[in-house]
Amino acid sequence: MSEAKSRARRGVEKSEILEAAFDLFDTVGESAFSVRKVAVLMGIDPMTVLHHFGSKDELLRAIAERGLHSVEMPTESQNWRDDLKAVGNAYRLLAHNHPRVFPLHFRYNATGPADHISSEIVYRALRNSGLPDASAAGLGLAFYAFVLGFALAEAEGLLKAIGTAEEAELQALDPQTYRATRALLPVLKTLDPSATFEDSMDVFIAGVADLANLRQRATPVMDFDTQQCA
Amino acid sequence: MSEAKSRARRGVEKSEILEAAFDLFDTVGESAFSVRKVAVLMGIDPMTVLHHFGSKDELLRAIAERGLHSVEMPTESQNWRDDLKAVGNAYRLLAHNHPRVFPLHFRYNATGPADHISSEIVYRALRNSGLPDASAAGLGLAFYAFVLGFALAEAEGLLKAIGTAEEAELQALDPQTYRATRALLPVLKTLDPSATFEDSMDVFIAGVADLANLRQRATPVMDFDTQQCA
DNA sequence: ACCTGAACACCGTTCAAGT
DNA sequence: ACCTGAACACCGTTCAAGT
Repeated sequence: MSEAKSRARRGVEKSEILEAAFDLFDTVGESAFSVRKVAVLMGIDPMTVLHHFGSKDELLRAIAERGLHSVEMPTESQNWRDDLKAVGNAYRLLAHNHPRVFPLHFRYNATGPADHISSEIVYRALRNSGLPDASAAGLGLAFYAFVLGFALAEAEGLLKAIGTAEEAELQALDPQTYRATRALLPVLKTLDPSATFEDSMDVFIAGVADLANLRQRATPVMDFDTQQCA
Repeated sequence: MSEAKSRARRGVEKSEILEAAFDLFDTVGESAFSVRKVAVLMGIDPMTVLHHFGSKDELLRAIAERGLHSVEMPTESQNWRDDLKAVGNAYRLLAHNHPRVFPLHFRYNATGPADHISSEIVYRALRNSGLPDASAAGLGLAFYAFVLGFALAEAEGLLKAIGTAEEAELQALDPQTYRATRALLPVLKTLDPSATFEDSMDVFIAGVADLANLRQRATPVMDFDTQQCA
């Protein structure tokens, strides 16, 4: 293997550099991350890092991908609702484990859903729900957008119970024009992000079921109805 | 007014700097943006910029806020579904108008929904849907996460019809393990982002209506039923 | 051939000097 | 007092010299 040879030649491995870079980024965040710091961390020349990765941008891309591989994607079950939730929870867990790396996904996985395996599960789940293909593709991507958006918001510090400072800010708003905000203040103070995530996935799933049901009724080719009413 | 005085004193206004900074960021993007470039653009010293904004980070925060103000938020209608859609479309429009600035919202509006007015509309819509307050707050934030996630994905180049390169990549996957992905390829090639966004908002709305309906049935205080079946 | 050091152009910010 | 220039510590990358 020529790969083994090039490994033997030098102690500095590309994968070692990536590991060090990932760890640095994961702990200090993007603003404090630099190629040069990775280099001193490994005791090598900054240019050695760039020789392996071409540019800082390529290194960041590699860090983003390395992050994705750190989460185990679920396998298919018999229940499409559970499958959607499993994929959603997997990405949310990823964001929780590596909140500073997570934003990179949006920047560098811009060509499609982050992982083919997970998107396959999502697409399959939506087809199993009874949705026609024309809807399943777009709603699959929309589900991704929701999950990643939720996880990103959490990683950036949004979507947690509001603190006393924010409460005071909202209290200061005009009570009449902001009456709904005012009314929800007590709930916002004790908001549980995990429960909120579950709730919103349930909403999405219920909406999909509703849409799938409508489509099925419209074209009653094989109308096995699990609803209570005929 | 002391403000007018300080204006007269010097030609260089804080708002002028912000305008120039916003335009630069909006056109060249974050990686090519710098405080120094803003300075040369205005013919002033780099330190003059920082004197007004404290730090680059504060300037970026100001750019993010300035972006938000460039979109007119909708006013309340009689239909909570339309109100949700209107807010969603407003943010999506913002992302379309300023795709490079848009990612800053996630980084700097981390303390809550970007705009109090729009979040009030969202909260009010969800309360009008019949949801209890305990659900309305979290689902309001989840709706934000979805809308911003979708808009961000679009701004970053995701969520558009796939090109020939991506098609080839997906075609190369094992047809059996990726059979749903394979089946949806024709749809993914002609995906319409606007229609997809509308569809997914409809799904969310249908899910909310479903949940609100269930809650109402559980506590039948005022059970006016619009369903076909008793 | 693969790797890496010096040099370059640039960056945000400190700090003291200017008005 | 408000503003700004010089200086500092750092950055990613080019490029030619090392092995």
